[in-house]
Amino acid sequence: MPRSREQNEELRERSKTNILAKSVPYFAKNGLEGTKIGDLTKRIQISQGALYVYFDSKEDLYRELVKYSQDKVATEDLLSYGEMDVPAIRKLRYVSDHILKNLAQEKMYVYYTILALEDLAKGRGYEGNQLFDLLRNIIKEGQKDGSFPKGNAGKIAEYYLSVVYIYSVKKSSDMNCEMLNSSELERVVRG
Amino acid sequence: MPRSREQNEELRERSKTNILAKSVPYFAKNGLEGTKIGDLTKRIQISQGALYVYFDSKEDLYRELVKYSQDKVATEDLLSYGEMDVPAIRKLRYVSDHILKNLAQEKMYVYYTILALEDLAKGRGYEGNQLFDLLRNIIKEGQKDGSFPKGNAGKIAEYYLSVVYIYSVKKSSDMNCEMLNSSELERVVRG
Amino acid sequence: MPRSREQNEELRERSKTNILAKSVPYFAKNGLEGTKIGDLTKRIQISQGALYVYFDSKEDLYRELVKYSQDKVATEDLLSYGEMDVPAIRKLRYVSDHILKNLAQEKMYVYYTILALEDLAKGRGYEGNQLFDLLRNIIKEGQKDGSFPKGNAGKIAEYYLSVVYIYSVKKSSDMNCEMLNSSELERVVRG
Amino acid sequence: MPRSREQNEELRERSKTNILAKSVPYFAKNGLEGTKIGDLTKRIQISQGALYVYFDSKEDLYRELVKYSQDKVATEDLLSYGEMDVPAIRKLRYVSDHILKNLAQEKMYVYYTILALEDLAKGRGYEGNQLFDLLRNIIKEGQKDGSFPKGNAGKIAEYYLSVVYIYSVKKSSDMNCEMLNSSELERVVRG
DNA sequence: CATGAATGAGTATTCATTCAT
DNA sequence: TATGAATGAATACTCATTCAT
Repeated sequence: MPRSREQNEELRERSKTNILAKSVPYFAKNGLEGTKIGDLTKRIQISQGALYVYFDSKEDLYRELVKYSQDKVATEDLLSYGEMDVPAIRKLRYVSDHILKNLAQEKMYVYYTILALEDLAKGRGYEGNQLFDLLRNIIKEGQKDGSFPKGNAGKIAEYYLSVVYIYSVKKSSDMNCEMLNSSELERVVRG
Repeated sequence: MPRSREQNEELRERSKTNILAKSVPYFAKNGLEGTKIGDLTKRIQISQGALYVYFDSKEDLYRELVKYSQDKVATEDLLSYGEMDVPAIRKLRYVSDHILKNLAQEKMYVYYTILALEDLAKGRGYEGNQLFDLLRNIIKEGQKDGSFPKGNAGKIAEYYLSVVYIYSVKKSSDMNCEMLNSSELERVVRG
Repeated sequence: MPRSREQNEELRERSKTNILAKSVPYFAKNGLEGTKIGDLTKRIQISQGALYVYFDSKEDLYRELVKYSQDKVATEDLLSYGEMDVPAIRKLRYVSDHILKNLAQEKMYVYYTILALEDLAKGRGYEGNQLFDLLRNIIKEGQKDGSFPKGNAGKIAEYYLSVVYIYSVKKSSDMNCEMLNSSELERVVRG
Repeated sequence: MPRSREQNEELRERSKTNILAKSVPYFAKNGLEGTKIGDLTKRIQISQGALYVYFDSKEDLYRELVKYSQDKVATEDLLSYGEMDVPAIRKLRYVSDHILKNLAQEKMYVYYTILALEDLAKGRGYEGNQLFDLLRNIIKEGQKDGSFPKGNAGKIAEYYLSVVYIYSVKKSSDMNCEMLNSSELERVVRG
């Protein structure tokens, strides 16, 4: 007897997510061009064919991986804190603490960050990057209430995230490397 | 009459440098893995064979390219200014102005910067990177004379150069993208 | 109450025939090597697994398909007309009219014809092809009664069917392409 | 010392032609989809890479092969005879004799014919097929001078060549199979 | 039996490197 | 040395077939 439609949908969804989740470290470490499908599938214990059931190409998998990572990095918690009625300076600190704490503790978070910010770091724009949007809004608020110096908020957000990206890359090759603290990271925003 | 040994060496060196110089833009844009030898040699108008006369492998060429670019970026002028008896704060401004002016004006400088800082950005260390050494020393001086806040000078230099790297990458894909000014760049160091 | 053995057999046969019938257009258009099982099963709305319940392999399906199509093309009506006591020249015209009328009107008949004659067209012989046998006999009769010129009847039948095959292929890609009429088609036989 | 430009051009041309010439039998026997690049290159004794130096893809090679074969089949001799001031009926016989003699004697000619006529036989048109043009013109002439019955000359030429194609396919699998003679082949044209 | 996800051998194509000229 | 044709191992992707449910 065949599986029901719902069972199948769920199975597919789970398999796809499984591939995404397990691919994150490999792609974060090796990049798009450095990733070899044969190695990847061996590492994540699926057949090459299975990968192509869920993704059209290596590029497609990569793109989905970036979205997936951006979602992981821009948590509900973080986004809803951004909406709260709290001074920008406190929001910024919340974000910085959140990011730095997670980078320090969770290797997966390091990988998510790399993938989520790679496009930004490679000069390929930041469309749909919610973390970027959150930061830009916080900076704008802070500039309005006078707690942050003036300047192009988008550019400053990019500046901040570039540093986060670079440090994620460093952490990915040496989890014990020395990190910034929140006030150092925020210098670029707070002047 | 056969050429003398010195003449030969010089000729060889000149050919090598010619290849290096012409390869800079291609490697800077495409990275190590993104660079295809076939494309590169077509672009720089040499035969594939010729390249292997002067370099053992793509990796070898890349390594030499990084050194070459680091030398281009850490000019005599800049290094000697670092030695002068001038307040750290002025040295830093000199460096920032120098870098930002060159990034704004010379496309080649953008490429040099990318290649010179790639290792640092990829978490592969910064051994022999004179620009890094220069900055760390300036920061240390500034911390000693009280003009810069305390902190791990190496980490701060890295922070500063990460931002330079990111902006170089952005410039390489869009020469007209908005740039930082020196005081924005220096926030990281000066707090 | 479990189904009886006969009921099961009948059910099985019906499922098989259903698959055969629906597969005809796809195979006729794409040939054996051009047919992708994944595409086919999607097109005919069955699961890939189901296909392998009834057929051992793609090749097996193809072979059965050829037989099935040959039966469709060599109708009872046509075969029994061949047995009748009628001049060969009228039999031939009956066959030609029948074929050309069906090719003009029924797309499915076009596909049957392609599959039924493919082996002959590909130089793989014509064993068990009743349409071929029918034609050869008509030609022999006509040669005996003096209405057709002499010659190897098998070769001439092949000649005739080759033209039918080619026109079927043309029709399959353009149902509106210009067709032969019966007397043009019969030139091969009648001289 | 490098080869001169002319030497290189000639070498390339020779290599390309070598690949084309040697690929003819394989493609003619197996068709586009049945041809496996790995097998082909082994058979014709070149590396897989070499093939892709001269052709963009399997499809590209196939297309060039068809052109190459069409040129081989539409010889200068044949085409110039078509231009001569000779009755259509004699031209047709010249063509028929030429084709049938070559099909009988030269295996390569059989393969050329298959590749040259495959598009026509698969209902994919006959653009640029000089043999087709030649025949159509002869048929038109014959219709004008009253030696051939009326009818769409293009359709009749197609009819004639379809038969040639089918017989080439037969010959390719059995060189000793019985062949048509010229007057049998011409029936379709001469009625 | 039916389903469709999964498999893995097979296939086309790429690309760093070599080598005859 | 210089050239670019040639190599072949590596790589992305396909597809007939299997199998757990």
